[in-house]
Amino acid sequence: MGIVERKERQKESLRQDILDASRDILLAEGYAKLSMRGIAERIEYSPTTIYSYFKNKDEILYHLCEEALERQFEVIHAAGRDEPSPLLRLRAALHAYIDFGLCEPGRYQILYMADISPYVSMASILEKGSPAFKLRELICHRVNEALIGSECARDMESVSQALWAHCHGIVSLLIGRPDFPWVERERLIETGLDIVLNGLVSPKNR
Amino acid sequence: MGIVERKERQKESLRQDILDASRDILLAEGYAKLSMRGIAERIEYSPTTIYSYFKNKDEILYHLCEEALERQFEVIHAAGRDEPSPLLRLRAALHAYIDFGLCEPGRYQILYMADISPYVSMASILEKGSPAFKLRELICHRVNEALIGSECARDMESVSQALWAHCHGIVSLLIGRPDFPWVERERLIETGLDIVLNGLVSPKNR
DNA sequence: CAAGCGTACTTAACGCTGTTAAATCATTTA
DNA sequence: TAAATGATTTAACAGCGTTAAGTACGCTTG
Repeated sequence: MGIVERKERQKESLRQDILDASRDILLAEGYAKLSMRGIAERIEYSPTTIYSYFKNKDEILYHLCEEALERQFEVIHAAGRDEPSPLLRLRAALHAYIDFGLCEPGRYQILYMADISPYVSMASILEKGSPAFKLRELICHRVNEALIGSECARDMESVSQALWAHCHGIVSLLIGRPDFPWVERERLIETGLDIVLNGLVSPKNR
Repeated sequence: MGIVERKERQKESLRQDILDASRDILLAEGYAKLSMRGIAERIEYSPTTIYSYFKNKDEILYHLCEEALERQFEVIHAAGRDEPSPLLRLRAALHAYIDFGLCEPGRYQILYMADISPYVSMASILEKGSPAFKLRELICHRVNEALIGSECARDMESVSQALWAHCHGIVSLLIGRPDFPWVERERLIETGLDIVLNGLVSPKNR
């Protein structure tokens, strides 16, 4: 009697459908348009049905976050992997971070711009072995490589967070304030990376 | 017959009350808690009354933005004004930008983090002579001063925007993701400014 | 002074959001 | 066949921004 198995498969299938629908809406229409009722309409179920598959909207967002972090990790990991210079390897990673945000603004928003911190706790996202943990590790690793090659004595953690913030600033402003009279995108990105990486390896002069 | 005058004064007074109430809520309870119904309750009027004084919520936000920009301008303008070194003058301005955001997160959010770009148009905010315009000018001016003193040939506009983005990244992440295991705040800020300003004036080496 | 007009304000409602409790319906078990 | 279990829906609550309609008051005019 594989009845329970079949039911479990069906349940798992609908659970996946919900996540698929949520992702579709997020990517096609953006974070602002991602609503429980919208998801329900897309899977052709009543809104309340979703609540027997996910505790609430934040739990759905949590799964989309994990997914997005995996993608972001892959993209950044692949960037400049066979680049011999540690500094250029770091630069490629940072550039990939920015490109990811600009190419998939919906995903970027739920990751770093949406107001989900009170609900989806940072602790669970940064669990050891999680995509976020791996991503953090990757950035720190590349920063470390770059620091070793330079004559600078800086704290890897502080530098990593500062570089992350720098890239986030560029992505979030370009996404959030598209009407601002920006200089040409690639020039802004390159100038920013030039400055920040140049400053990382040049001897201090204050 | 100063009746019309008195009425106009009363109308202007209530208009100010609405803005005052909005500012109070924004500063005391944050951007997320700023609602038309909340404002109405505080001024002890029905929510709809507000609509005969302001077109909609965005118009209220617009005025709070102008106000916040004036404050931000003052703070940044005052920072390091009697600092002889152009580079340290720029540094003081950037540090003041970050401090402003961290000290008044509500104001910072409506300025740079909230989803108001489609409604409150950038064009009106950046009008010549407006607080935003003056602020932009101030940053560009200090960047220019710093660039002249260095041997770097960089585009002032690109650099200004990149530095702005850098500071915004730090502020917005610290505000938006307070649970992240950040390094000590001041250390993060100093490291970021070190890197970015060091990179600005050091000769390029790519 | 009374009638009417215009303005200030409120009530009620629409459509949207996330979420919960209760009711229904289908399926499996006894 | 009857009971129980599980899945799903309907109805509702509380909140949001916003609009249309209605009330009530003060001022102007006949």
